[in-house]
Amino acid sequence: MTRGTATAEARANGAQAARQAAILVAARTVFSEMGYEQASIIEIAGRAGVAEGTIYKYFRNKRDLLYQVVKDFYTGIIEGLEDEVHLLESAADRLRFIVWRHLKVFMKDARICLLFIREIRTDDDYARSVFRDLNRRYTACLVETVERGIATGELRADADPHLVRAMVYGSVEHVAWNAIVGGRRLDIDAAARMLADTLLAGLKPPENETASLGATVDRLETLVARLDKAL
Amino acid sequence: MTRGTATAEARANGAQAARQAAILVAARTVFSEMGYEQASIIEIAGRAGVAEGTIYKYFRNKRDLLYQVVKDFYTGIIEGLEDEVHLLESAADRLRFIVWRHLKVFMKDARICLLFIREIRTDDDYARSVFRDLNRRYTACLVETVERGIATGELRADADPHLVRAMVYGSVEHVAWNAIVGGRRLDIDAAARMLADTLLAGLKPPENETASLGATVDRLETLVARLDKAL
DNA sequence: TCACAAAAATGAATAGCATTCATTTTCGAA
DNA sequence: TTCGAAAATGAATGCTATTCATTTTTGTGA
Repeated sequence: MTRGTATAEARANGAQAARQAAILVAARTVFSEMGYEQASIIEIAGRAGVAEGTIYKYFRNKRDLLYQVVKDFYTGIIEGLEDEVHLLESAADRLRFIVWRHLKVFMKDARICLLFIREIRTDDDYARSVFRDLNRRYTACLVETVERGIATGELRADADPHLVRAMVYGSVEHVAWNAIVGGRRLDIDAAARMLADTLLAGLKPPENETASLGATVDRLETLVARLDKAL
Repeated sequence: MTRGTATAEARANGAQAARQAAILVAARTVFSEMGYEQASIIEIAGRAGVAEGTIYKYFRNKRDLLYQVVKDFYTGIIEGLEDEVHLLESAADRLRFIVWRHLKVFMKDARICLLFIREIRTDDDYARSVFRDLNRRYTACLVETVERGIATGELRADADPHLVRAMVYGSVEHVAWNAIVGGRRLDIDAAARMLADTLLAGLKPPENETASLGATVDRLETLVARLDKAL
């Protein structure tokens, strides 16, 4: 009895899960193609093969549906990043990789990244949404990289990890967006390298090689002068 | 006769201009307070003291009204910038000023800047809109600064002005947006200085002081060795 | 000052879309 | 095969941008 009910429920849950997944796939397609405003529930329902009302059995409203779509996408991106970044050692390599990967994701899935910027990050209660946490987790990687880089002396001690975060993600997004708007093809590898290198140049600890060289020169000058006089 | 008609028209035009201005003021307030979606034409009409239909005599539709509001705002910002920036000489000073001013505008008029990001820059035909030109004009200032800086040797020769543009505006907007979302007060002067200094550090020409010092050291070492042997 | 035609303003009517909910269909246990 | 619960449906509702037939205002000439 319990057994029968359990398998029945499992089957039912499976069917529901499949339906929910179909709606999410349709929604992702339609939102990506037409943007949030232009997308209509009828269109999404049609592509998912369900009636309008059914959507509301699975999602509170249109915006909730968008949130699920973007949340699933974002979660996938974060998990991939966490798997990959720990393989790299130096702060410079990690930063280069993070820049490259963010740029790549942004260019590849521009439409969905755009939905995030337009509909979620600029929403009045973004600060209290799951997306705030997802963003924290996504960028934690870079913040930790910078902190470690400072600790090991690879990066200048007065670098502010949160400022660096703003610079990295802000720069990458502007570069990507310019390319998308301009309809230009972007050499992702080259752009990422230039960006990362410029950022790293700004974060390099001030060379005291110069100072020590100067000291050596002074020492030698004195020595030469003395020897010269001695001759 | 012609005279009479002319003044009559002038008066009429004056009245129409005043009405249009009233609608624009109301629209700016309502759009800023509630965002584009939430703002309703009835609300805007009410605050401007006209009927709904009247709005459509002056503006093609709701979006056109938004565009006029943002365009007027943006134009004012650009004119102010052009007046001010030419007073500064060095590329470093100009870049510092541009960063500071962009950050300041963004923090002061966050709601309207947000409308720009959310409703205009991410619009599918932004590339063919007046806003593309306005943005070009706004950022031309920085691009020219970087080009001049490269020409005078103040900035490294291999800096890409368009990459620098993406870095400057991307970074500033991320910094501003983090502060706004986090509800934190932002020390604009300090943040602008840090940002500009980090950017400038990355754009500084590679020091060949080190190389020349090295050469001097080599010369001295040889000399000392010779003198030493001579003694 | 008045009459009148052209211009401007009005707000009721229209249309499109998110959301709700009374009804119908499906499903699984007995 | 039957029945009750769960799921799905799509017509009805309500909200808002936009239109347009009607009303009001404006300026001119007598």
